[in-house]
Amino acid sequence: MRTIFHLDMDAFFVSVEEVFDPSLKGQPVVVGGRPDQRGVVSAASYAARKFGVHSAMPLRTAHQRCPQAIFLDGHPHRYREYSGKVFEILQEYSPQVEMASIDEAYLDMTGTERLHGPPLKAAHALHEAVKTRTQLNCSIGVSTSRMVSKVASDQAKPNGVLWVLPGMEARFLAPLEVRQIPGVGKVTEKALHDLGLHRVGDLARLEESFLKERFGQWGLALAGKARGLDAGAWFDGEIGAGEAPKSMSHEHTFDVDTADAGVLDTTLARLSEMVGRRLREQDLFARTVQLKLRYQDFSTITRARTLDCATQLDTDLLEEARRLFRKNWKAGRPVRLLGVQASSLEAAPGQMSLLEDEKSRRWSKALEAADRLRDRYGESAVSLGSAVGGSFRQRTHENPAGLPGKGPKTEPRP
DNA sequence: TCTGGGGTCCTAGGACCC
DNA sequence: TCTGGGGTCCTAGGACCC
Repeated sequence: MRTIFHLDMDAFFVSVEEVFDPSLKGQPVVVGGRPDQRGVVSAASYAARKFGVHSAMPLRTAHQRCPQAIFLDGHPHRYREYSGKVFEILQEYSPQVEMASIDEAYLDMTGTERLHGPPLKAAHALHEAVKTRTQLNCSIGVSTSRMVSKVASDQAKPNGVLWVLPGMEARFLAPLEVRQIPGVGKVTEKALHDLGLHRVGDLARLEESFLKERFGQWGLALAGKARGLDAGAWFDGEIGAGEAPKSMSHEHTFDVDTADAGVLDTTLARLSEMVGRRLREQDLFARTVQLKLRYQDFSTITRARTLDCATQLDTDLLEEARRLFRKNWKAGRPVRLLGVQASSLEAAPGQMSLLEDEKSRRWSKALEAADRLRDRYGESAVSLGSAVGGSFRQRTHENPAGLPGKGPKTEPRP
């Protein structure tokens, strides 16, 4: 039987801000941006939550509910730094640690009793260590499965530790709302409510076959979860196994919707560069490029194409993203969001001809040099020539609509 | 309520192959 | 030729998580 900890930082972003500016303590604080910006709340202090402000809420709404709140853009690098500090502490308690996100982690504490004592003692020691070494509060859930520990840490908030004894999993879960189960969101919650199912216990009493029929594979996993078992893809498997990323993406929502072909193309170039850079940093090559397009009315489409050979070059990503864009954007229609995603990631480049290989090698060197310049002088220091110059001019003068047939110059493919 | 950005997983249909 | 079944790859969309 396993002993799994789930550790979750309390109001993480806000708490880190308080470390750097103690005057924020006790105040209603919202991290995510200015109240008049497009965007949502990333984190809200407990004082702000009293006014009904919560994460994922539009900033404008948060401002309406709590006008006196202090709105901050936030400092992502500080959050990463503190996340790293927490990770270091956790590694002293178990060799099997997995950061599930920037502010939460799983630890497999099975077999650590000789070193750290029984689960509850170890959990309190860990809780204390995190507090003294980072000045941050966290909550810890302890049980025999990832799922139950995650639910337990949530119930322990704020600043608490909760141990669900082995064998008590189903009884612990039974009185909770179905929404408390990880993976049950708004839509599934409504579907379950429509069936008269409100508590986890209601689910656990059902036949598995009933849920399987109604919800397919997901229903089967749901039946297991209601009984306290780890079920469903990401809950299975060893803790800390460390899997390779499946996709990388960047997207941008414009302050004001735009139909300006030049602005859109420059954005596409910037996004492609950011994705390409991350691919090179992680030594990965992508075979599939996806464009994401969101219009004024929030309707969103994605269009993807799989390449013959995997790439990590900005130019290849941009070329494909542009093609997809030209094919799918109705010129003149204002765009709210653009996104570029790379997927089907591979550790090695695709098969190329000698000519392609030479071109690709030279580009890689140039781009790595550009990456280094950006490290030193900032993101705006270097940009693909074609991003701000060439293709924009070409399009506005020769092909205003950006229609296929006279696109930007590309090297001929052998 | 006027809705970010970075991810994962699942489903379903069509193409294509044997 | 009026027509099966399974496997794999690809694409699009959607639910969900932090």
